[in-house]
Amino acid sequence: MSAPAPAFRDRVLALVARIPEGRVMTYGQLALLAGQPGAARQAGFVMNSLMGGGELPWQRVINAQGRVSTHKLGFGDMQERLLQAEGVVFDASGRCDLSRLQWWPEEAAPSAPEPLL
DNA sequence: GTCGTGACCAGGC
DNA sequence: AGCCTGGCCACGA
Repeated sequence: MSAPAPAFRDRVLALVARIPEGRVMTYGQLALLAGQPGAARQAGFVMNSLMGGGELPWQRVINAQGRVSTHKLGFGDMQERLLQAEGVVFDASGRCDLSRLQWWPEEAAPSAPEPLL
């Protein structure tokens, strides 16, 4: 394809759009699947650009600590509420069980022998 | 083209 | 348990 590879931003958004209800993904994970391991901050920067605007389930994106990183932005409470509405349970520390809720696309399953296409 | 910034991550105290 | 530091890479002006 002579067309340039999709921007990191679009790549992340595509992944977020595929997160099923009741599941979550971490920023580092999005960056990894987007082809830029270590670019977790950028994944967050991409979400910040959306600012909750659009049909994208940005609420399902949380940090590696299993906690929402939007508290200081002002709408973190809304994110937790939306996730709780999907069945996600947060403990007293505001953290959820990533080992159970973290979702991986089939083409990038952690157990898959092939890393990416 | 360069600089600064950020919804992070991991390690150490 | 919580708090601080350094490092990482892409996007906007």
